[in-house]
Amino acid sequence: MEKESKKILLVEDDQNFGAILKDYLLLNDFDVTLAKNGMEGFEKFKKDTFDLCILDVMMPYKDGYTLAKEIREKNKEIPIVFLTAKAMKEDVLKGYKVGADDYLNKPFDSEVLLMKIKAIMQRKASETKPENIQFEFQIGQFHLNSKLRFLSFPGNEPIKLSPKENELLKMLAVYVEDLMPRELALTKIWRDDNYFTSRSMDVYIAKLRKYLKDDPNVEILNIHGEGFRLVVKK
Amino acid sequence: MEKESKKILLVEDDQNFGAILKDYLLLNDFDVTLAKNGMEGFEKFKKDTFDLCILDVMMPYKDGYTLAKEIREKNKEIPIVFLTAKAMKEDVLKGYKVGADDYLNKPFDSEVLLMKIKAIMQRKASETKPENIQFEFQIGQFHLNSKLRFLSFPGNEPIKLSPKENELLKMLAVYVEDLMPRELALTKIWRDDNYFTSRSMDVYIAKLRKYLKDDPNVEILNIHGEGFRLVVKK
DNA sequence: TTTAATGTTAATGTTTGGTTAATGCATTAA
DNA sequence: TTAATGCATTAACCAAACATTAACATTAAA
Repeated sequence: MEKESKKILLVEDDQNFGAILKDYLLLNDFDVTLAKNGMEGFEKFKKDTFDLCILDVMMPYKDGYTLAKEIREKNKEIPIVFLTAKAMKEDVLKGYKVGADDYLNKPFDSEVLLMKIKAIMQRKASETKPENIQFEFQIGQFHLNSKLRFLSFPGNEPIKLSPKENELLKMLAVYVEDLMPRELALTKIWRDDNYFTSRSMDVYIAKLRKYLKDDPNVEILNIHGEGFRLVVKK
Repeated sequence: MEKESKKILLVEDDQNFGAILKDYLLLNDFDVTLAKNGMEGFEKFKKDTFDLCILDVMMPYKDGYTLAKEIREKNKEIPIVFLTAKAMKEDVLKGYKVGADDYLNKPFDSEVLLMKIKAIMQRKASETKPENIQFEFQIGQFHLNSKLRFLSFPGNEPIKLSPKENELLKMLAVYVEDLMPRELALTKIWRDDNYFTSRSMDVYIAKLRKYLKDDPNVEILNIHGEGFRLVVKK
């Protein structure tokens, strides 16, 4: 039987923007339900089963954060992505505390959204299915082969990666455009989370940054006290 | 009885590239079914039985990895090859433009793909049948006859290989362009995996490297702590 | 401003691999 | 019967790869 499309609940009060975004997601093979405010969003959430929620933060009657809390009460697992017009840091932090999987500023590049959605879906899938068929990643102009442990850039000789470099870059790639929590990398890759392993990880981040500097659009950002974020500007 | 061609499912959204690659594989005696996107690919996969799938990673609507997962759900065994690097496609097209009669002989990356396909088929065959079907291998300009245990290079006297040299080079050839895990060679060829057999294997790698140095495009690379990789540069 | 976290380079110690030569053992030729 | 040969293992030494730790600079947060 044909596998069904992933279902997305999109809650957005701006009718024009909402319709455009919905169309774009439909074209990319997602099954999209559009709600035009928080109330309606929650009603629709309860009536159906979704794979992902995209919530506008600024909405009348019920804002995105409040809606997210209600959704979280019903479902601890579902990935939530916030859309917001303002890039206030407090909002970002608030979003993470509510349990957002990602946070997007509006207006944004729709391809970035698509990448994020796919990345989130993939993480959810690989959480349930540990067998990872995916060992090749495109990172900007770079190509990572994590099985053969090399990173190639058009025109250059492929760079050989050490096991730790490889694991770390792979984890960053899996969490591309999103936070890769420090603690996760330490427990998964270093199998221990203490001062020294943490410093060791910082050394590896520096090494990776050096490797990645050939493509000015690729960057590893630090989120102070939280972890790192691999970003690919377009 | 005539041996049947191996059936390959090729899923590639780039019409131009897909057609050329299909032709190339047909000329190399494979039975090729071409699908132009993930949906169509999955439909065709369900309707027939294939020996191998070649999937483009970057496709609209349904990418190669997603498709691979669906295929894996139906068939745990079938080998899947991903097409990833853009450089590869460009090279094939470049090769084609040089002249339709000529492009087969041009040493572009599709020869590497062909080698990989053959190697994968060989691995699958040797998993099911204990006696190995294939005993002749082309390694760059070298030719290995693993039944008669000799390695020949145009212009030179064929080199006689010892049993261990032969087994090791053959295993490298079977895993050409891919990782040949240390542990696999030790358990299969040395029938024991300890410090001394491991050192013995390193000695044999050195011997093989000496034999292979006549062709500068052939190399045995080490993947630290993992194993070795036979590469043939174009 | 003071502390904690991160950026970066270098030094250190350990493991793994590269290579040549010596050794041991079995088979073959004289 | 003995010497030569072929082969695999073991030894020995060196180089490369790796991960950690140290040291000091910089930046962010309280």
